[in-house]
Amino acid sequence: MTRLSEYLLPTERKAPADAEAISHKLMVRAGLIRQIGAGMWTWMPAGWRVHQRVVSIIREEMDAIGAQEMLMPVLQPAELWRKTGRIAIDELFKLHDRKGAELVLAMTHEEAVTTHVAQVVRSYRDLPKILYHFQVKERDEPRPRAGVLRTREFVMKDSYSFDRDDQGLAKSYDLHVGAYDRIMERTGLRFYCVEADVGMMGGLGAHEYMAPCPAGENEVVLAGSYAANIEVASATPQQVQLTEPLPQPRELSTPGLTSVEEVATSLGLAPGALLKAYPVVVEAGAARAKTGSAGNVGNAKEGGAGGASTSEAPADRLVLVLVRGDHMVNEIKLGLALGARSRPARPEEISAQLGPPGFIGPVGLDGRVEILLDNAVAERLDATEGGYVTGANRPDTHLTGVRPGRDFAFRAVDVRSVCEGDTIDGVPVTIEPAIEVGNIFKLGLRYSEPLGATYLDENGVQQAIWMGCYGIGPARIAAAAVEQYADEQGISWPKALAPFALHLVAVGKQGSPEREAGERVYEALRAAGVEVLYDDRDVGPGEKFADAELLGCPLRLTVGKRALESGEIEVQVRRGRAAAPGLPLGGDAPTLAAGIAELWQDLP
RNA sequence: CGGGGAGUGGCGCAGUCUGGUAGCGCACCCGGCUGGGGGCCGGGCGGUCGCAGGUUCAAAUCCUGUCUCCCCGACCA
Repeated sequence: MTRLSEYLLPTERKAPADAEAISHKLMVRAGLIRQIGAGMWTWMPAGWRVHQRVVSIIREEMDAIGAQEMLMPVLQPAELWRKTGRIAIDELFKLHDRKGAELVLAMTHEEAVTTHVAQVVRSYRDLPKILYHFQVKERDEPRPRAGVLRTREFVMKDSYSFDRDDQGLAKSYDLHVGAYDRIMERTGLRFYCVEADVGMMGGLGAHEYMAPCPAGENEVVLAGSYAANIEVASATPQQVQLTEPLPQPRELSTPGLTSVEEVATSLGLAPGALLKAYPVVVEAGAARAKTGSAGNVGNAKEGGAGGASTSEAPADRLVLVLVRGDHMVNEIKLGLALGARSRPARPEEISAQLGPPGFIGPVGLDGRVEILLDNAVAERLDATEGGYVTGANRPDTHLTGVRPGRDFAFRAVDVRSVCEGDTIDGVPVTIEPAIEVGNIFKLGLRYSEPLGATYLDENGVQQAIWMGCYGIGPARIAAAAVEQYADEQGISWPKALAPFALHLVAVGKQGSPEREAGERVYEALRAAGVEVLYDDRDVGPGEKFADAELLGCPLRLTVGKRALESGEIEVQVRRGRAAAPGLPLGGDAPTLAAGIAELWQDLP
């Protein structure tokens, strides 16, 4: 169906000098994508075929759960986004038309779809509904990166469910879980469905579909059947092993030792014997407004200044967060614990309210500053029986034997990131980098309320519509597949995503018997309806083989001297580059089709 | 936004320090050879050296400004 001599497949011998990620390098080298600006990418013909394969799978599974495909515009009036408060999001592209009217480029489509539903849906009889489209999303990313892994413009399938109540939403959500599981399985990707940040939406529920690979920007925590984004994961910490008894003096002179590591090393203690003090400031009016959207799949989470009201102006508030010295504060969990956004305190704020930066601690604050103590410390006071080492809030001084509860009051919260060595129900966790390829989110009334999406129930009472949103990024699925299965030679597509089912290589000079045999095989495959890319270029065999393995179609057929001699077309399976049983060189279309179908069945 | 790096032909790079006619490999075009792992020989085409201004007899090279791209971090419902 396609002759390489006529096809636009601009392969490159070398990757772009600035490329880092495997998928970035290989997709450019294989002629699948080309960059036109930061975070702006063109899909070349073969790349678009891959993209469309993903789209087809998604469409079939969405249709299978009764979702209805539509198309909404990217260019939208700013007014809609003002109503939901999302006009304040930095990533939202804003522009004006010639009349000066304010417009935005949609980053997701909650505003649009909800507006329509608000106009059209009147009665409980009109519900439930699941609507979806494939549409470009525009996001002013602070840092696009890694080829098509994080771009400023990308196609997303976003669907939206509309139900009369939370139970209906739960059903729609479950339908999507089923559809997404099937989509991921069909793509051939290795993936996890993980618990995700539900934020302030009331814990309605959110999951992310993660494809593990080294280029991933997210981290997933796994243990047995447990799977969660590290942003929300919780686990049991490892016990601190004290190799030395705590120093006796209550006060220690620790000149110039401002980090946990320095103090621990100097005292010969495990870092876990210290308390790490992490002062943050909750800024006035910085309620942690979660916008909730089908959002991140192809891309960044949206910033959420969404409509935080600032009618009153409370002062900035300093909070001291304490975690064990070997642990890290998790910003997402901290946000949940505080119920607000926060930022690290500035040195002058620390000096003014606590003590010299590097020597601060919880003792002696007399309730002036709220103290959040991580559960790993609060729930396991026995971990270091003699208490912990902390800053003394005086220059060059630390305290030993500090015991939470006795020496300072606190609120116990879970604010640390899970780390290697933790366990869940006794099972050690593993932490893997992964690409977020899809997400599902229970929105609740976040959009239906501001946009007036309501219905009348059986009693004639007006009710708000319960919504869910569900995103999935075909580009990321394609890139994740490259990341997961590439080898030294190039891409190795799962059969469901390959641009062509097979790559036919004819070796021998033009007009040779080998090439004529190649032509006949090509025509037979074409007649059989096989999706074949035929390398009929007048170049050497090495180049053809190299390009075939770079592009990564699941099967490579070779017609050359050997085929003429043996009467069999050679077959190579791309995954593992293993030879497969040959096909009859003189076979007619049905014979070849049957042979290929048989091979195809066993492919990954 | 902070830090680092880079803009020279389609791709990968040298040349910049020390100013003096813009080079190399690959690719591409023509001719020939070769034809099972990016092969060989010969001959060619192609570049406002990111952009603007300045210094100078003379600027890819020095100065000033600016734009763009990449990497790390920050940011990222």
